Amino acid sequence: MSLDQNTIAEAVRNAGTVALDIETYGEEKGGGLDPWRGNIRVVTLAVPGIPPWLLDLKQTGGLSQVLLTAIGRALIVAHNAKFDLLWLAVKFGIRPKRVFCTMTASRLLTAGTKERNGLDSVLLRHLKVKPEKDQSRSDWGGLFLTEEQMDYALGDVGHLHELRQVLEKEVAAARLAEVCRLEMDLIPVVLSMEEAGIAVDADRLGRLREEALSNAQEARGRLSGLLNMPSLNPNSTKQLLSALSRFGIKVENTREPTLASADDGKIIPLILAFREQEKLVQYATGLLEAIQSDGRIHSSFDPTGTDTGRFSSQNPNLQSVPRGPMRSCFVAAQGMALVIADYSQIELRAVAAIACEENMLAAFARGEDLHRLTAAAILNKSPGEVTKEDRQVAKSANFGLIYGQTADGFAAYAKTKYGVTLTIAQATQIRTRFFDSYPGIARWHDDCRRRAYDGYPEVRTMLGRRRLIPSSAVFWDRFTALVNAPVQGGCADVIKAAMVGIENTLSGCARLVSTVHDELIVECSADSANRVAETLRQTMNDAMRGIFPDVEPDAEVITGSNWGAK
DNA sequence: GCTCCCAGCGCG
DNA sequence: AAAGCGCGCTGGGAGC
Repeated sequence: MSLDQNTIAEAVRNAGTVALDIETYGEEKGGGLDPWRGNIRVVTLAVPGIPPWLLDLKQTGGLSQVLLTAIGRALIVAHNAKFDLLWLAVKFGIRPKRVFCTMTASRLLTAGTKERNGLDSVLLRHLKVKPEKDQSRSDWGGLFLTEEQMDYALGDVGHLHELRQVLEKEVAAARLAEVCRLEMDLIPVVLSMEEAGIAVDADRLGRLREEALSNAQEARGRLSGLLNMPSLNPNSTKQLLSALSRFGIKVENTREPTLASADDGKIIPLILAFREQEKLVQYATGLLEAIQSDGRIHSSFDPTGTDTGRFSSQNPNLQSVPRGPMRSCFVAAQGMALVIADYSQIELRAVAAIACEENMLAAFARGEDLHRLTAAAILNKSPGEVTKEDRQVAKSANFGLIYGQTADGFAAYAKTKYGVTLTIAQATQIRTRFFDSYPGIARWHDDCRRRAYDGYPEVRTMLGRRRLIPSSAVFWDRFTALVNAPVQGGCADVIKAAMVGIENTLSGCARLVSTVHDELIVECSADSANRVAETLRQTMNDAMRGIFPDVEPDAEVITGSNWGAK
C-alpha cells in the first residue's frame, strides 16, 4: 500500500496539480461533516490524463508523509475545496496554499440565479456528464466499501481537471477572472480561520444563559397568569393572537413593532420581554453546544454563500450574535489578545465612490461624520445644531433611501427602529432634501431605474463580481438589485482583499478568528497586540484603496481581551 | 415520525 | 412598477 502511495505522490509532483475528494463519517449525529468529531474514510485523487486513485483509509491505515507532502505543495482542484482541505488540515496537518475550487467558480458564474452548484449539476451543465448514483449519505464507516460507493467516490474526482479548464474559460469570458482569483486566494485564509476557531468563556456564557432562562420563565409565568391561560405557549403566534383578541387587543400579526404600537402597559411588555429573553437563551444554548473540546467554536464561513458576494456563516452563525454581554463571552486565549477591526461607514463610502457623489466624497476626505452632514441637510439645520436624535434619523435615511426606500417605508422604519415619529409629508420632504443634497446619488438611482426598466440582465461590482438578474424579475426587484449589489458586493470585495492581504502582512504573528461583513477579528499574543492592530489597520485601508481608490478609507482598530470590548 | 414552510428576529 | 438590501436559526404547525 505504501508503494502505491509513493507512485501517486510522484505522479502528483510531476503534474504539479491534483484533484481530490474525500468521503467522511462520524459516530455522532453530524460528525460526518465535522472534522473535529468525524473521520475520513476515503480519499480519491486524480492527476490529468490518468485514471483516478481511491485510498480506503481503513485499508491503508492512513496517508504516507511522502504523499501528504506532495499534496501540500500541489495546486489542489476540488469541488467545495474548503471542506476537503479543512479535513486534511485537521487530520493530517497539511495546508495547501494554491487552490482551484470548482464550486466557487461555478457560483461566481451563476450568482443571482437559482442554478444549482452541486458537483452533479455543474458536471452536467459544463461537461454533459451524467452523475453516479448518489452515495454521499450512505454509511462511510462500514467494514467494507460497496462497489457503488467506490464508483461514486471515483466519479466525483475523475472529471475535475477537465471541469476546471472549462470553468476557467467561462470565467474569463464572463470577465470574472479577477474576482475568481480573489476567491481562490481567499479559500486557504478562510480555512485557517475556521481551523483556528474562536475561544469562548463557557462559564460566563452559561451564567448568561441561566439568567435569561429564569427571566424568560418568570415572564412566561406572569403572562399566563395575567391571561388566565396556564397552558399558553407564547411561542405560538396563533395562540398569542387569539389570547390577545379575547383581551380586546386586536392585531393582525405579533411582530414586535405591531405589538409595540398596541402596547397596553401590561400584557404586551411581558410578551416582548419573554421573546427577548427566550432569544438570548436560544443563542446561548446554541453557542454552548457548539464549543469543541479545544474550548473554541469552529463555525463555517462561506465566502460565496450569498448572491451579492458577502460571506454567510453557519453552525453556528457568528454573524448574528447579539451585541452586548453575549459578545463578551468570545475571548482571547490565555496570554493572547483580540484585535477587533472594522471599516467605518464602508457602505456609504462605497456608494459615494460608485455614484461619484462629490459632496459625500468631499465630506469623507475632510474626515467628517456623514450621518451628521446628512442630518443637517435633510432637516435644514447647521451641523452644529444637529442633535443625537437628528443623527439617528439621518442614519436611517442614509441606509434606507440609498437602497430605494420610499417615503412611507422610511417613516415606518424611523418609527419602529428609532422611535422617531414622522408624518408622510415630513418623510417626503426628508427624502427630497436627501436627493437634493446628494445629486450624484439621484443620478445613480435614475440610471438604475432606467436599467431596471430596460431589463438589464446583470449588475457588477468595481472588481467585476457579477450578480445576474433573472429575466423573470419584476421592475422593483431589478432596481433594488442594481442599487444594492455593487455596494454590498463591493464592500465584500474589500474585506476579502484585506483578508488575503493579512496572510502576507501578519502571517505567523496573528490569526484571523472571525469576520462579520465589515469587521475582522484577529487573535495574537498580548504583547504584540498594538503592533498587530496598526498593521491590520494599514492592510485594511490598503485593501479599500485598491478597490475604491476615489474615497478615503477609515479602518478602526481596538484591542482587548474579548469581543465585547468594541 | 419526517419534511417543509412560515413567522419572527438576531446581525451588518 | 413597487414600496430599502443581504443572511441563518428556531419553534409552530400543516401535510405526508
